[in-house]
Amino acid sequence: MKIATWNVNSLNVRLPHVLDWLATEQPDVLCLQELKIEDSKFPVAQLAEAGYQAVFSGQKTYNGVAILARHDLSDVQVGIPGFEDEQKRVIAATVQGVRVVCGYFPNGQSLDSDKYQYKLRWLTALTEWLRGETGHWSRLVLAGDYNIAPEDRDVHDPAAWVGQILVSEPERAAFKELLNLGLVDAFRQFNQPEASFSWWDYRQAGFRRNLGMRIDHLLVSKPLVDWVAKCWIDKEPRTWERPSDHTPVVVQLAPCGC
DNA sequence: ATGGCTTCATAGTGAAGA
Repeated sequence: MKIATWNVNSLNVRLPHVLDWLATEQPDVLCLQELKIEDSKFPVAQLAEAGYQAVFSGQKTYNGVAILARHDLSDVQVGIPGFEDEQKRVIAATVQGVRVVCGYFPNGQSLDSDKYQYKLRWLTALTEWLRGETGHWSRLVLAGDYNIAPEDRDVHDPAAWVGQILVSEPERAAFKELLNLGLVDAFRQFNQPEASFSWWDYRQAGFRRNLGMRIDHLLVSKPLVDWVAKCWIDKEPRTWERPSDHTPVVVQLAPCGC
């Protein structure tokens, strides 16, 4: 079972890339973030033609999340229960016995911003909700744009990022709290190339110079760790014309053929 | 140099992203 996550930065603009990538990679599940479209405009038919069902929670201009799957999606949950939020950042569903949680974590803007406080509150709410979810669903994947670089090796220039969002101690502590739920970073289960990133700034030729961050993650529950056969970042779509600033992260779970 | 790109909402610029 192949599961991927991709912040597409506008599904309107990126639908051709998504369709191309689905055709080539044929993942069982693809979690999308930053749709930036209302549900009424979600491209249900085009994805169905490509062989994918979808559940989604979108809004105009900002945010928006979806889970695409080649198989049935059940037990769909939108948002974090009990956490009032106008921003559409969470959707969860079960596919082939695996609970898939797709999240677009808040950016935070800057450490002195109200949005940073919102980010920390959101992270607390997510963690408390998942404490129950990981108890209920043994096979769980938390996929998405976390907007957190967990360690210095996930940052192109750690010194330049001191005192900034994405790397601050409270954010990294929140990431560790997710690990403390028994979740494991699939990407770090393997030796990976140095300077592996999932996002590059559009400015300053960030991608060409590999000035990036690893902020998109796939955390898997302990019972799934033994199934993790491979995990990689697919930089290919970032080389295409008019790309998203993020690129897909993919995990292959064995036994395959499911 | 708080810039640089990209998207969206809007109809000239401004917010937001990371």
